[in-house]
Amino acid sequence: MARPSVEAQRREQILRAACEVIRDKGINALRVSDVAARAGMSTGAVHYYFETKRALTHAAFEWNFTRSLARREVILTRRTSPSERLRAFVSSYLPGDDETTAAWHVWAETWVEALHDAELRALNERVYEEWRSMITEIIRDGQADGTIIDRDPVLLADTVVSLVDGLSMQALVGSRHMTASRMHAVCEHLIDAISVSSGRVKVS
Amino acid sequence: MARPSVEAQRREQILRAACEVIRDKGINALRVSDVAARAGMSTGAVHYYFETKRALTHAAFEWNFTRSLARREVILTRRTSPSERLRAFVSSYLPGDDETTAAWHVWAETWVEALHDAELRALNERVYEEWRSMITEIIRDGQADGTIIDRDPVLLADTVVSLVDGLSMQALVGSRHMTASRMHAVCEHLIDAISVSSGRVKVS
Amino acid sequence: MARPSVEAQRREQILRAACEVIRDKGINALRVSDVAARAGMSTGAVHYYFETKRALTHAAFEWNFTRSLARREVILTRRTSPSERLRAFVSSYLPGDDETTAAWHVWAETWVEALHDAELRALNERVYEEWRSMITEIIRDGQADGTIIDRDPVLLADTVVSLVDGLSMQALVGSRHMTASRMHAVCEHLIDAISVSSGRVKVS
Amino acid sequence: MARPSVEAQRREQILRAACEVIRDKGINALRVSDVAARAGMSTGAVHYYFETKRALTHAAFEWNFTRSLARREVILTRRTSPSERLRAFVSSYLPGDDETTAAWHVWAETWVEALHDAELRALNERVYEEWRSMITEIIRDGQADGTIIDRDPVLLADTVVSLVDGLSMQALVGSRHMTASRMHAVCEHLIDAISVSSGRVKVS
DNA sequence: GATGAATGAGGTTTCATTCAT
DNA sequence: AATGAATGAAACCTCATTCAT
Repeated sequence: MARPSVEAQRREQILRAACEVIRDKGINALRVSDVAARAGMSTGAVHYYFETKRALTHAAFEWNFTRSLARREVILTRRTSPSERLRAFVSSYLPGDDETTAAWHVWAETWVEALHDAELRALNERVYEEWRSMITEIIRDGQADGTIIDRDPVLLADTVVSLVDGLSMQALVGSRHMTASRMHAVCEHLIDAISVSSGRVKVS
Repeated sequence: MARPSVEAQRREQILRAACEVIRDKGINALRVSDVAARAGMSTGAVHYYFETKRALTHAAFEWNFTRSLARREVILTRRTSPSERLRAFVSSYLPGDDETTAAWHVWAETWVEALHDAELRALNERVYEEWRSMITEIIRDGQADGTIIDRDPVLLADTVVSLVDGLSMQALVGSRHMTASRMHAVCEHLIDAISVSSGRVKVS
Repeated sequence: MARPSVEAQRREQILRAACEVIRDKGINALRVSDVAARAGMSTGAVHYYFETKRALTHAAFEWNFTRSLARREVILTRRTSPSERLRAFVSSYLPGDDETTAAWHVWAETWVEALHDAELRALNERVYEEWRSMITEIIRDGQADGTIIDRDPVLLADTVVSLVDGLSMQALVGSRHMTASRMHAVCEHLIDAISVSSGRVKVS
Repeated sequence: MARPSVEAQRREQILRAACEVIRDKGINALRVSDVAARAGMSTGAVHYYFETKRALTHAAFEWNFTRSLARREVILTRRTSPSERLRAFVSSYLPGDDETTAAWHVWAETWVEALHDAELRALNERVYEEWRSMITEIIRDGQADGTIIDRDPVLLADTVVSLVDGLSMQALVGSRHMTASRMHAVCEHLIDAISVSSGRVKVS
């Protein structure tokens, strides 16, 4: 008699709780009981939906990724110039508001966990592929209309992605040096450098 | 008769073992007994030198950082051109040989642990300051002799550091896309872009 | 379906076991696993009800006191003469049967533990206050009807309580000198001495 | 070449330290390393003089007893009246100054430890026998010269000893009710009661 | 005689997981 | 579907004791 929607809803409730706990305490310190408490249910219930703790955290990681990508969809379908889309995209990825920051925290934990977990490595592979191809797409669009320099688009995408990742990690760790405005300045500078000049300041 | 401080030696032995365990299993899965076994002693002995597991891992993080910085000293004192020094420095930081890779693993764990630990945040702050200032120094040298473009050297340093960090993380996680040669290509491209042209291919 | 609070029942089961272990081995040698075994459950279960070993032993001390006082209630409501009530009360307190002896053992451990523990000192204060006031009450009744001598009732109560405590300690420690009959003789003698003569032998 | 006096001196130094630790933390919390630290030597040295921790604490208990008895010797040889000697003796036993209080703490720990240790029970037996006979002696002297009532001197001695023990325990535990003056008042009252009247206030 | 580094057995505590209800 | 009591396998940490120096 169980309506499937109830199950799905419960699962999401648990995953959301799990991500919150990961954000607040990290997976290292995450306890199934913490997740249960935050989701407002018993540990038994959590185990009813997720066989093991590992299954739970992996699902949470995946859920976090999926939602992050979903939040960017809007940007990609905008009718602005490729260069503007790239700026918007990058800007939306840098940890700014609580939601992005939370997502980044979970992300960071996923990476490190992935260092010792093949399943998570596969997840990272899958998601980065998508993330990278989105950027590559924008860059190709820019090259097509002549607003982005004519270099290997994949190399340019790698540059953008890595830069954002590196900046974000330091910002998350709370480096007083790496402020939001500094992150944006660095990114702006890079995007300027790969944009075809039309009065803008460029690298050289 | 006091034996000639076996202490420093023992501590190093333990810290080395701890870093190896962190590299292989992560802090999450690190057991004091693993460290003891790898160091060839009892858990009691480990606790004789480090009060708690936390003290042990923090000391290991610090030790890892210290050694990494020490390994770069040579590069900085070379008599090559700033641009070459920058290339050498970056190249030595990208995860290549086992030693660098191991250091990166421990590093990555430190970051994520730092998200929830003020002490480690302070450590990160301290080390990144040094790391960043080394790069800034090289860039300033390059600007002084006209081989590096005349832009805010701190911003350029941030770009280099973040790029290396971002690329390395993906490489460590085992992304099949992010190969050693790709990392190097991306870095080369960036360094070219910020070098003053003298025949080299540049961004624009 | 919430089972009808198995909790109170389990807690009591554990506390009883803890008191038995304290009686047999002392707190010094008490192991949580001993308590668990005696209560017929796992150590995990004990920790499910009592956060720490300290919380467990303190609760056991309190439980022991509470039960001891409860066992005396009957005596106080008897319709006998104050002097007889006093004799009965004192007699019931001297370590005689297994139950009283067990209570005394736990008691003794509490005292010594209290020497270094403020929480237990407070517990001792609370219980002794009650214990002393019970005796004082009886003495006042005796003075009211002229069967107990007209001296400061608190001082008399202190005398009775201390005497019982001191005798009991020696008896518990197993002094061959301090037999049950000797304890009773000493107490009888004291009570005679503070009773108003009506043919009984008195101190002077 | 070891002068035996050095050994004896070292042992005493350790025993004194052990008693101080017992006073401050109790045997439960006593660590061999605490004793070593307080005695200003290594744990190895402590073990050189005492095979096991048990041997150490037992020796400390014995030492404490011996010294306590020694301190009373003076009183017994005084040329005052038996009644005065009794008062002086009792008064010197109630926990007053730091030295007596410290001795009492160790004492209390001994009792409770003795509940589960035959060797300590024997020690208690031996010492109490001595303690009791000292009091009995005084009482007999008093009865001989007619200043103490003609009752079984052993019973009277038991009364005195138990009273002092019971009062002291409560005082040590820090009962706010059981002050020094109250202890003395109770004891005075008892001694008055067993003294033959010659103007003094008596029980009846 | 003395040191203090090292051991290792054992204790408390944690927590994922199970299961009767 | 859900609860939460209970388990039990570890894990960290302590500390008496040993022993090379």
